[in-house]
Amino acid sequence: MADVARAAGVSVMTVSYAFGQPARVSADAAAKVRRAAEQLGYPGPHPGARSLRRGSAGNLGVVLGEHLTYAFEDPQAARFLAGVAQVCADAGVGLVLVPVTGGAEDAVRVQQSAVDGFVVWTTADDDPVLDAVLATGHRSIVHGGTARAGLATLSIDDRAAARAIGLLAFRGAERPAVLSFPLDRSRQQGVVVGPDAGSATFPVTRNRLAGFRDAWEETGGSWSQVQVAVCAVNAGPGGESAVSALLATDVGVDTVAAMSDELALGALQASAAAGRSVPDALAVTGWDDTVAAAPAGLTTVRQDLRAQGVACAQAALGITELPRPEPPWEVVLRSTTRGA
Amino acid sequence: MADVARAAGVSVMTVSYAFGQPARVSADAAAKVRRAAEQLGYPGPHPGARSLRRGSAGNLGVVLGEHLTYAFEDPQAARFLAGVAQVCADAGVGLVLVPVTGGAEDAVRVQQSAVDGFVVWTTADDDPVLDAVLATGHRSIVHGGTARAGLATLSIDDRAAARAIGLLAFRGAERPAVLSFPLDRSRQQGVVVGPDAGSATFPVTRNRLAGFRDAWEETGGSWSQVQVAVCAVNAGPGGESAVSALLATDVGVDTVAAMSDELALGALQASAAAGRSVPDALAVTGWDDTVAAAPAGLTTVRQDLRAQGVACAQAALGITELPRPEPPWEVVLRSTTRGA
DNA sequence: GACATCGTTTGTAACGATACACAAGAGGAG
DNA sequence: CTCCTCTTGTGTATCGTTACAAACGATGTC
Repeated sequence: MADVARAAGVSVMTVSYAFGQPARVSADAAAKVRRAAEQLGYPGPHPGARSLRRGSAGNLGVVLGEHLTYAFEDPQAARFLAGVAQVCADAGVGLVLVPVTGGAEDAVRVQQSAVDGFVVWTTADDDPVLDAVLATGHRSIVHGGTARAGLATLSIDDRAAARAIGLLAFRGAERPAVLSFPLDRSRQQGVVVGPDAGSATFPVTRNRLAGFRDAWEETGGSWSQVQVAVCAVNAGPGGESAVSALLATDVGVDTVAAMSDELALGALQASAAAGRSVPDALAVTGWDDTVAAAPAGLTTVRQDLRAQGVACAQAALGITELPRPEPPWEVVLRSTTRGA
Repeated sequence: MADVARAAGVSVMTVSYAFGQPARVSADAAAKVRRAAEQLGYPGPHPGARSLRRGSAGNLGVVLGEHLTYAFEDPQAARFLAGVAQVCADAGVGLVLVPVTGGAEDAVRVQQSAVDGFVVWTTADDDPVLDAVLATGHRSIVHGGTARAGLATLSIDDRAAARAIGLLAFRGAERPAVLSFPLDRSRQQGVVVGPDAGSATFPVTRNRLAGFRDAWEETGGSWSQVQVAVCAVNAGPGGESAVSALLATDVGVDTVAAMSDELALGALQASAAAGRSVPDALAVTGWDDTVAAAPAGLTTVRQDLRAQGVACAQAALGITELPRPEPPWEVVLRSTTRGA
């Protein structure tokens, strides 16, 4: 920058203003600076130096619970992130995806990210990365988290929504099952019968399990009858194999309440493969109302994850406050559940 | 950092080493520093200052041709980015998505991104953002671009692949059509008959059009017979409405070669809605062999975009050179094309 | 003619960290 | 006992930028 100033015959501050606050310099000076910069191949202010002096980085950090590639492979994360990205584009702010691998180096990466705020996508309550985010002192929003000093959270009332759709799913059910996200960071797969919902450290999992339990008990059942199949990955094939396995057991299953449409669609495939009629022999519900839900006739919970991404990003950047009431949701009744 | 040094009773350099090169300090000193930092709530070295002094930012920049949200909505971009993200996670490097809106402020954003290299996802040859990337002087790779001084590129041989699948698509065709990506940054929709492929400024579009033309002319046809329907957005509904419109015209259409599986699946829906039999009344080909292609029986071109993302990211970070021969591709013959 | 006002320009002093060169002490080899 | 090496700790200069306050000439007002 000093070189440019010399070449342009002005002071460094004039050059700095020419780049940072063009309105502050005369057209004449601006032209001289532009010419000199071009001639010298000066690429503009060094972002690190600017961030150091100004105190803000001009970036929003996004932290994903587990592997970074999930962001691009999990359709729910993708929709949420599309909203976050929209806000960043509008605000002219960069979007920094912080790679989280689950190891000790995560804290260092979070700390070293040059950002002004964080948006965290659903993770477990005991995830150390939350401490790392908190330690940076940046404004941070956790989607699908548990409120905690210094960390704001946003998500729909998962328990209420799970109860509402559970009441539909469990109509006429005798052998209900739940297709669940992981219970905790171990991401252990397998079938658990009537697990203690409260022990799940992923808040989304915990709240939805609690809501399903509410619904089943209101229907007159006992939670200890319910098989919960935990799927490590949120994708169709996992749901399909889990349901195929349940269908093949002695106990059997006649109802599957899934925590995502992806898992539910997998359940429908397993049902078709086993020659079960839907909804009579097997009722299925999903969650999120993705584009594939309507064609499949899937009864599901609709929520707008993209709008939630927008809200989280705006809050993390200090553009707006977090919306006061929880985001809206609704049950979409289609044909994969039994009639009243 | 000076405060921490004082509290720990050591010099600032010891603190700096304790954070940056822990092996350089004794266990004793490291413990003292850690304790003092924790007590003072020191979050670790300021990333801007570090970047300023060290000269590198520890981030990889990703530039997307148009709106940032495409990254999360276009499945092809998502697969490519998953590969990029994988490399970043492994290398402990942050991933900065640079928001590009098409306006003049894009150059400023690119310039101000604190990154050590750029990966650019397919954009037009005349996109000013390429000049901005070049001006930063960072190592940069353009996926699906045209080689240019200072900018390396990576992509399969689109023209050869388009010719190969075109030869399958156009078997027995009399009224062929192409479902195309935009020709240039105007992203204008509409049907063009026998357009000059060379005038398309998106390299991917240009090369695939040229390949389809090669195939059709080898089949004995004239390019001026071919209707090219340009879809602004790479998604099923766009392909569906474009093909529905083509089917309703006097000229009609009996073959659709699409530049993506998404567009091709839209074409299949349009075909079903119009009561056309596939492949006899309407032959369809896609591109990319996405997960939905096999169930639909779609003849398509298979390429590994994720692996290409890995290669681009590694090259942009200087971890490896770009792979020398172009990435592999193959035609996957299924049931949406006519027999030989 | 004196004075306030305005738009523009300019020095100086940080911002927070690390590269580098050097010094002090511990230990080993001859 | 000397010399050399190795490990660990320390000052200083510097990275490139911008906040701030002060200075400048030109203009308009009384």
